[in-house]
Amino acid sequence: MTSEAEPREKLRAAGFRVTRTRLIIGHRLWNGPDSRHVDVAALHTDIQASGEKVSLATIYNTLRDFERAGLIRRIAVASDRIWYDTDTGNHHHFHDMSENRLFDVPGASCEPHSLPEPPDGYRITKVDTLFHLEKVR
Amino acid sequence: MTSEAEPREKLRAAGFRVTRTRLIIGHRLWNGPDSRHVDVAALHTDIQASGEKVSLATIYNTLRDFERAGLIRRIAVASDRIWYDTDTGNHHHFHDMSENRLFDVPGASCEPHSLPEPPDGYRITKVDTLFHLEKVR
DNA sequence: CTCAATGCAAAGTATTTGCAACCGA
DNA sequence: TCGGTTGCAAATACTTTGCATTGAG
Repeated sequence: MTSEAEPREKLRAAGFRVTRTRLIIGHRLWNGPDSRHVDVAALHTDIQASGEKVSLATIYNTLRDFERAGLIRRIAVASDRIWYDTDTGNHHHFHDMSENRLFDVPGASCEPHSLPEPPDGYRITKVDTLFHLEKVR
Repeated sequence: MTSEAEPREKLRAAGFRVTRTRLIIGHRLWNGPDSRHVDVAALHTDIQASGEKVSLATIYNTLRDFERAGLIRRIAVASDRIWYDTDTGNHHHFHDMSENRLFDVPGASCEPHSLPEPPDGYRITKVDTLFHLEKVR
């Protein structure tokens, strides 16, 4: 479903130059499971663990750029970190705050919301639905 | 619908001592419109503007305490600030990121979500639904 | 009186910015 | 080569903590 070439194409299609750094990041975003949830620190750790090297600031900047280009999506979470999702469509999330983990509500059961009427002069660009989890017992 | 005495009672009911600081904050939270959305900085500015004085750190701490006690609720927003809502029930929000404004989706039309099945060992404690707004044109 | 509550400053994180060095097209 | 990119350090938030002082019960 994913291929080595995909990040390259995605970058080019979005008008980005294909650079070492963007490939390293794009690789981790798009060559894994279909939907991947990342925060900057974890991605940085990940990259370092694999022996590659990208500065933390650059990861912040690159993910911000990717988001602006619509390649990834920022998720609304009550957390001290920014979370991104590689799935840019509207879908629901579970959030386990105690472990700072975020994952999709499984099943294709994410029926599209019946959107409310936006205030005058505005339009709705995306919807975040977040279910907060707590460990039982 | 709201009265001067309400903050006092709310505090006591939640087991808090009734102090000057908590009254100042509680006053602003519960003596206004039914649902009020605040971020710490704005509340601080507000309090200062009225001639009263509560330190920023204390506002942070107090709101955190109030949230733990269930008096207010933290909202999931993709923002660089913490947002609280005086309405602790599950309801939907509009978020205008360009102005950092947050408000309720009007109408009682906030049909309860059909909750998904939580992962084993977890239960769902609350639901945040956020509609991102963008100015048209 | 006593211990919780507060103010303040300092510490801790998370995120962004400025700019020189670098590199893809 | 040229202008977009990156790394790094420093700057900026935002939020929490530590501790001496205050004040509610």
